[in-house]
Amino acid sequence: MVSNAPDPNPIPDIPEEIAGLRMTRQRQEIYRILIEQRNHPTANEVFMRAKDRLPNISLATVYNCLEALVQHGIIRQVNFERESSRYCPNLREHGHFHDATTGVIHDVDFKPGVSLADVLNLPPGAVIQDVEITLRGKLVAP
Amino acid sequence: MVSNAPDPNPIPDIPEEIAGLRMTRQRQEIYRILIEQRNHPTANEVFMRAKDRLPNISLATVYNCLEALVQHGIIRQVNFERESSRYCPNLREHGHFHDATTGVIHDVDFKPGVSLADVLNLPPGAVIQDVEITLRGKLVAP
DNA sequence: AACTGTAATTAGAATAATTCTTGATATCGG
DNA sequence: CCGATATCAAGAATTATTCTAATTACAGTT
Repeated sequence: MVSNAPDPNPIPDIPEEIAGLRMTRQRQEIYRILIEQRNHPTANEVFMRAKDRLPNISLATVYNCLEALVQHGIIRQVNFERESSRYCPNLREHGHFHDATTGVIHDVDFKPGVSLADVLNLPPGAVIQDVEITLRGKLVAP
Repeated sequence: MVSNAPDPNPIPDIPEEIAGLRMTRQRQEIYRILIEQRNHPTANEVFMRAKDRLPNISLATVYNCLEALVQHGIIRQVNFERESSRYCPNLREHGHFHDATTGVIHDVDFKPGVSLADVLNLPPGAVIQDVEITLRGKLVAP
Protein backbone atom coordinates (compact mmCIF):
# COMPACT_ATOMS: atom_id res chain seq x y z
CA MET A 1 0.00 0.00 0.00
CA VAL A 2 1.17 3.46 -0.84
CA SER A 3 0.84 6.09 1.82
CA ASN A 4 -1.20 9.07 0.86
CA ALA A 5 0.14 11.13 3.75
CA PRO A 6 1.87 14.28 2.62
CA ASP A 7 5.59 13.92 2.06
CA PRO A 8 7.14 14.98 5.36
CA ASN A 9 10.08 16.45 3.50
CA PRO A 10 8.73 17.81 0.25
CA ILE A 11 11.25 18.91 -2.31
CA PRO A 12 10.36 22.23 -3.80
CA ASP A 13 10.26 22.78 -7.51
CA ILE A 14 12.97 25.17 -8.49
CA PRO A 15 11.90 27.99 -10.78
CA GLU A 16 13.73 28.69 -14.02
CA GLU A 17 15.23 31.86 -12.69
CA ILE A 18 16.03 33.12 -9.20
CA ALA A 19 17.28 36.61 -8.43
CA GLY A 20 18.25 37.12 -12.05
CA LEU A 21 20.20 33.87 -12.25
CA ARG A 22 19.16 31.41 -14.89
CA MET A 23 18.58 28.14 -13.09
CA THR A 24 20.15 25.52 -15.27
CA ARG A 25 19.69 21.84 -14.57
CA GLN A 26 22.93 21.73 -12.57
CA ARG A 27 22.13 24.81 -10.51
CA GLN A 28 18.66 23.47 -9.79
CA GLU A 29 20.01 20.18 -8.55
CA ILE A 30 22.61 21.80 -6.38
CA TYR A 31 20.16 24.22 -4.90
CA ARG A 32 17.71 21.39 -4.33
CA ILE A 33 20.39 19.39 -2.52
CA LEU A 34 21.03 22.27 -0.17
CA ILE A 35 17.35 22.76 0.57
CA GLU A 36 16.60 19.07 0.92
CA GLN A 37 19.15 18.39 3.58
CA ARG A 38 20.22 21.45 5.48
CA ASN A 39 23.34 20.12 7.07
CA HIS A 40 25.81 22.65 5.70
CA PRO A 41 27.60 20.37 3.25
CA THR A 42 30.96 21.10 1.71
CA ALA A 43 31.39 21.44 -2.06
CA ASN A 44 32.65 17.90 -2.19
CA GLU A 45 29.67 16.56 -0.26
CA VAL A 46 27.36 18.40 -2.63
CA PHE A 47 29.31 16.92 -5.52
CA MET A 48 28.84 13.38 -4.25
CA ARG A 49 25.14 13.86 -3.75
CA ALA A 50 24.72 15.58 -7.10
CA LYS A 51 26.13 12.59 -8.93
CA ASP A 52 23.02 10.57 -8.04
CA ARG A 53 20.97 12.61 -10.47
CA LEU A 54 23.66 14.12 -12.70
CA PRO A 55 26.25 11.39 -13.13
CA ASN A 56 28.38 13.52 -15.46
CA ILE A 57 28.60 16.59 -13.27
CA SER A 58 32.09 17.70 -12.39
CA LEU A 59 33.41 19.13 -9.16
CA ALA A 60 34.36 22.28 -11.05
CA THR A 61 30.73 22.72 -12.04
CA VAL A 62 29.65 22.26 -8.46
CA TYR A 63 32.03 25.04 -7.46
CA ASN A 64 30.80 27.18 -10.36
CA CYS A 65 27.19 26.67 -9.44
CA LEU A 66 27.73 27.27 -5.75
CA GLU A 67 29.59 30.46 -6.52
CA ALA A 68 26.85 31.65 -8.87
CA LEU A 69 24.23 30.96 -6.20
CA VAL A 70 26.29 32.76 -3.57
CA GLN A 71 26.94 35.74 -5.87
CA HIS A 72 23.22 36.13 -6.45
CA GLY A 73 22.39 35.91 -2.79
CA ILE A 74 20.48 32.65 -3.15
CA ILE A 75 22.61 30.72 -0.70
CA ARG A 76 25.35 31.58 1.76
CA GLN A 77 28.89 30.38 2.01
CA VAL A 78 30.02 29.61 5.54
CA ASN A 79 33.58 29.16 6.70
CA PHE A 80 34.79 27.51 9.88
CA GLU A 81 38.39 28.08 10.69
CA ARG A 82 40.39 26.84 7.76
CA GLU A 83 38.07 24.01 6.85
CA SER A 84 36.36 23.59 3.51
CA SER A 85 33.64 26.11 2.87
CA ARG A 86 30.14 24.98 3.61
CA TYR A 87 26.93 26.09 2.00
CA CYS A 88 23.64 27.04 3.53
CA PRO A 89 20.31 28.02 1.98
CA ASN A 90 19.14 29.85 5.10
CA LEU A 91 19.04 33.50 4.11
CA ARG A 92 17.91 34.90 7.43
CA GLU A 93 20.70 36.75 9.14
CA HIS A 94 22.02 34.13 11.49
CA GLY A 95 25.12 32.67 13.05
CA HIS A 96 26.37 29.14 13.50
CA PHE A 97 27.00 26.99 16.52
CA HIS A 98 29.46 24.23 15.81
CA ASP A 99 29.06 21.32 18.20
CA ALA A 100 32.62 20.19 18.83
CA THR A 101 31.45 16.76 20.01
CA THR A 102 29.29 15.71 17.10
CA GLY A 103 30.46 18.11 14.41
CA VAL A 104 26.88 19.16 13.80
CA ILE A 105 26.34 22.77 12.83
CA HIS A 106 23.28 24.52 14.19
CA ASP A 107 21.87 27.74 12.81
CA VAL A 108 21.56 30.39 15.51
CA ASP A 109 19.10 33.22 15.08
CA PHE A 110 19.34 36.66 16.56
CA LYS A 111 16.86 37.53 19.21
CA PRO A 112 14.30 39.90 17.78
CA GLY A 113 15.00 43.58 18.11
CA VAL A 114 18.66 43.43 18.93
CA SER A 115 21.39 45.04 16.92
CA LEU A 116 25.07 44.28 16.93
CA ALA A 117 25.73 47.90 17.78
CA ASP A 118 24.05 47.15 21.12
CA VAL A 119 26.73 44.69 22.09
CA LEU A 120 29.84 45.78 20.24
CA ASN A 121 31.90 48.95 20.40
CA LEU A 122 32.09 49.49 16.66
CA PRO A 123 34.56 51.98 15.24
CA PRO A 124 32.89 55.34 14.66
CA GLY A 125 31.22 55.59 11.26
CA ALA A 126 31.19 51.85 10.71
CA VAL A 127 28.53 50.68 8.27
CA ILE A 128 28.20 46.93 8.42
CA GLN A 129 27.66 45.06 5.19
CA ASP A 130 28.17 41.56 6.36
CA VAL A 131 28.26 39.70 9.66
CA GLU A 132 29.73 36.35 10.45
CA ILE A 133 29.20 34.85 13.88
CA THR A 134 30.60 31.45 14.63
CA LEU A 135 30.43 29.72 17.99
CA ARG A 136 32.15 26.51 18.90
CA GLY A 137 31.21 24.51 21.94
CA LYS A 138 29.35 21.59 23.40
CA LEU A 139 25.78 20.67 24.04
CA VAL A 140 25.23 19.46 27.59
CA ALA A 141 22.11 17.92 29.07
CA PRO A 142 19.89 20.80 30.16
CA MET B 1 70.30 66.02 19.37
CA VAL B 2 68.78 62.83 20.59
CA SER B 3 65.28 62.96 22.02
CA ASN B 4 64.99 61.81 25.56
CA ALA B 5 61.22 61.46 25.34
CA PRO B 6 60.03 57.95 26.06
CA ASP B 7 59.68 55.73 23.03
CA PRO B 8 56.05 56.14 21.98
CA ASN B 9 55.95 52.54 20.85
CA PRO B 10 58.19 50.59 23.18
CA ILE B 11 58.96 47.04 22.26
CA PRO B 12 58.62 44.79 25.26
CA ASP B 13 61.26 42.34 26.24
CA ILE B 14 59.94 38.88 25.78
CA PRO B 15 60.41 36.56 28.73
CA GLU B 16 62.03 33.17 28.36
CA GLU B 17 58.80 31.36 28.90
CA ILE B 18 55.16 32.30 28.44
CA ALA B 19 52.24 30.14 29.48
CA GLY B 20 54.49 27.11 29.69
CA LEU B 21 55.94 27.65 26.24
CA ARG B 22 59.69 28.03 26.00
CA MET B 23 60.30 31.24 24.13
CA THR B 24 63.04 30.44 21.69
CA ARG B 25 64.70 33.14 19.67
CA GLN B 26 62.35 32.56 16.75
CA ARG B 27 59.23 32.55 18.90
CA GLN B 28 60.37 35.72 20.62
CA GLU B 29 60.91 37.50 17.34
CA ILE B 30 57.59 36.40 15.95
CA TYR B 31 55.74 37.40 19.06
CA ARG B 32 57.58 40.72 19.09
CA ILE B 33 56.58 41.33 15.48
CA LEU B 34 52.94 40.79 16.33
CA ILE B 35 53.08 43.09 19.32
CA GLU B 36 55.10 45.79 17.60
CA GLN B 37 52.72 46.27 14.72
CA ARG B 38 49.22 45.11 15.45
CA ASN B 39 47.91 44.99 11.94
CA HIS B 40 46.88 41.35 11.84
CA PRO B 41 49.58 40.06 9.50
CA THR B 42 49.46 36.80 7.62
CA ALA B 43 52.07 34.10 8.18
CA ASN B 44 53.85 35.25 5.07
CA GLU B 45 53.92 38.87 6.19
CA VAL B 46 55.33 37.76 9.53
CA PHE B 47 57.89 35.71 7.64
CA MET B 48 59.05 38.69 5.61
CA ARG B 49 59.38 40.87 8.67
CA ALA B 50 61.12 38.15 10.64
CA LYS B 51 63.85 37.86 8.04
CA ASP B 52 65.17 41.30 9.01
CA ARG B 53 66.44 39.92 12.28
CA LEU B 54 66.59 36.20 11.55
CA PRO B 55 67.75 35.92 7.95
CA ASN B 56 67.76 32.14 8.03
CA ILE B 57 64.29 31.63 9.39
CA SER B 58 62.02 29.49 7.24
CA LEU B 59 58.35 29.90 6.52
CA ALA B 60 57.75 26.49 8.08
CA THR B 61 59.25 27.80 11.30
CA VAL B 62 57.00 30.82 11.17
CA TYR B 63 54.03 28.51 10.86
CA ASN B 64 55.36 26.30 13.64
CA CYS B 65 55.93 29.24 15.95
CA LEU B 66 52.59 30.83 15.23
CA GLU B 67 50.89 27.53 15.90
CA ALA B 68 52.76 27.06 19.17
CA LEU B 69 51.80 30.56 20.27
CA VAL B 70 48.19 29.94 19.32
CA GLN B 71 48.11 26.56 21.07
CA HIS B 72 49.36 28.14 24.26
CA GLY B 73 46.85 30.95 24.12
CA ILE B 74 49.49 33.62 23.64
CA ILE B 75 48.11 34.92 20.38
CA ARG B 76 44.97 34.32 18.36
CA GLN B 77 44.48 33.09 14.84
CA VAL B 78 41.88 35.00 12.86
CA ASN B 79 40.28 33.90 9.63
CA PHE B 80 38.45 36.05 7.12
CA GLU B 81 36.51 34.15 4.55
CA ARG B 82 38.95 31.92 2.76
CA GLU B 83 41.92 34.25 3.00
CA SER B 84 45.19 33.40 4.66
CA SER B 85 44.99 33.19 8.41
CA ARG B 86 45.99 36.31 10.29
CA TYR B 87 47.47 36.57 13.74
CA CYS B 88 46.65 38.87 16.57
CA PRO B 89 48.19 39.32 20.03
CA ASN B 90 45.04 40.86 21.49
CA LEU B 91 43.76 38.31 23.99
CA ARG B 92 40.69 40.16 25.12
CA GLU B 93 37.55 38.54 23.78
CA HIS B 94 36.86 40.66 20.75
CA GLY B 95 35.66 40.62 17.19
CA HIS B 96 36.99 42.13 14.00
CA PHE B 97 35.72 44.78 11.67
CA HIS B 98 37.19 44.49 8.21
CA ASP B 99 37.10 47.78 6.34
CA ALA B 100 36.29 46.76 2.77
CA THR B 101 37.66 50.03 1.40
CA THR B 102 41.10 50.08 2.95
CA GLY B 103 41.50 46.45 3.96
CA VAL B 104 42.32 47.55 7.49
CA ILE B 105 41.15 45.26 10.26
CA HIS B 106 39.93 46.85 13.47
CA ASP B 107 39.54 45.06 16.75
CA VAL B 108 36.02 45.40 18.12
CA ASP B 109 35.39 44.98 21.82
CA PHE B 110 32.21 43.85 23.47
CA LYS B 111 30.33 46.40 25.46
CA PRO B 112 30.76 45.66 29.14
CA GLY B 113 28.20 43.41 30.77
CA VAL B 114 26.70 41.89 27.66
CA SER B 115 26.61 38.22 26.88
CA LEU B 116 26.08 36.54 23.57
CA ALA B 117 23.16 34.69 25.07
CA ASP B 118 21.43 38.09 25.33
CA VAL B 119 21.53 38.47 21.58
CA LEU B 120 21.39 34.98 20.16
CA ASN B 121 18.91 32.15 20.45
CA LEU B 122 21.43 29.49 21.31
CA PRO B 123 20.46 25.83 21.14
CA PRO B 124 19.42 24.56 24.58
CA GLY B 125 22.36 23.32 26.63
CA ALA B 126 24.93 25.08 24.49
CA VAL B 127 28.20 25.77 26.27
CA ILE B 128 30.31 28.14 24.24
CA GLN B 129 34.03 27.54 24.11
CA ASP B 130 34.99 29.93 21.39
CA VAL B 131 33.45 32.88 19.61
CA GLU B 132 34.35 34.38 16.30
CA ILE B 133 32.68 37.58 15.21
CA THR B 134 33.68 39.12 11.92
CA LEU B 135 32.11 42.19 10.41
CA ARG B 136 32.77 43.55 6.97
CA GLY B 137 31.80 47.03 5.93
CA LYS B 138 32.82 50.60 5.35
CA LEU B 139 33.80 53.53 7.46
CA VAL B 140 31.88 56.66 6.52
CA ALA B 141 32.47 60.18 7.77
CA PRO B 142 30.54 60.51 11.03
C1' DA C 1 83.03 20.92 29.36
C1' DA C 2 81.31 16.55 27.19
C1' DC C 3 77.01 13.57 27.09
C1' DT C 4 72.27 12.53 26.45
C1' DG C 5 67.62 13.00 25.50
C1' DT C 6 64.23 16.08 23.90
C1' DA C 7 62.53 19.91 21.47
C1' DA C 8 62.97 23.17 17.76
C1' DT C 9 64.37 24.53 13.26
C1' DT C 10 65.05 24.06 8.38
C1' DA C 11 64.34 22.95 3.45
C1' DG C 12 61.81 20.96 0.48
C1' DA C 13 58.19 17.69 -0.77
C1' DA C 14 53.37 16.75 -0.26
C1' DT C 15 48.55 17.85 0.38
C1' DA C 16 43.99 19.80 -0.15
C1' DA C 17 40.79 23.14 -1.45
C1' DT C 18 39.87 26.04 -4.83
C1' DT C 19 40.47 28.54 -9.20
C1' DC C 20 41.79 28.83 -13.90
C1' DT C 21 42.06 27.49 -18.79
C1' DT C 22 40.38 25.71 -22.73
C1' DG C 23 37.35 23.57 -25.60
C1' DA C 24 32.74 21.62 -26.00
C1' DT C 25 27.58 22.31 -25.26
C1' DA C 26 23.56 24.39 -24.45
C1' DT C 27 20.41 28.24 -24.62
C1' DC C 28 18.32 32.69 -26.07
C1' DG C 29 16.88 36.27 -29.12
C1' DG C 30 16.05 37.32 -33.67
C1' DC D 1 17.78 27.92 -38.08
C1' DC D 2 21.93 31.18 -36.78
C1' DG D 3 24.93 33.62 -34.36
C1' DA D 4 26.03 35.44 -29.75
C1' DT D 5 26.53 34.42 -25.18
C1' DA D 6 26.44 31.69 -21.15
C1' DT D 7 27.38 27.45 -19.06
C1' DC D 8 29.67 23.19 -18.39
C1' DA D 9 33.43 19.69 -18.12
C1' DA D 10 38.12 17.95 -17.55
C1' DG D 11 42.20 18.56 -16.07
C1' DA D 12 46.05 21.68 -15.06
C1' DA D 13 47.51 25.27 -12.01
C1' DT D 14 47.60 27.83 -7.81
C1' DT D 15 47.98 28.81 -2.99
C1' DA D 16 48.07 28.20 1.82
C1' DT D 17 49.32 25.05 4.83
C1' DT D 18 51.18 20.70 6.66
C1' DC D 19 54.31 16.94 6.65
C1' DT D 20 58.92 14.58 6.48
C1' DA D 21 63.43 13.89 7.40
C1' DA D 22 67.64 15.64 8.66
C1' DT D 23 70.12 18.98 11.35
C1' DT D 24 70.76 21.97 15.22
C1' DA D 25 69.98 23.92 19.80
C1' DC D 26 69.04 23.39 24.47
C1' DA D 27 68.48 21.74 29.47
C1' DG D 28 69.95 18.87 32.78
C1' DT D 29 73.47 15.67 34.36
C1' DT D 30 77.83 14.08 35.16
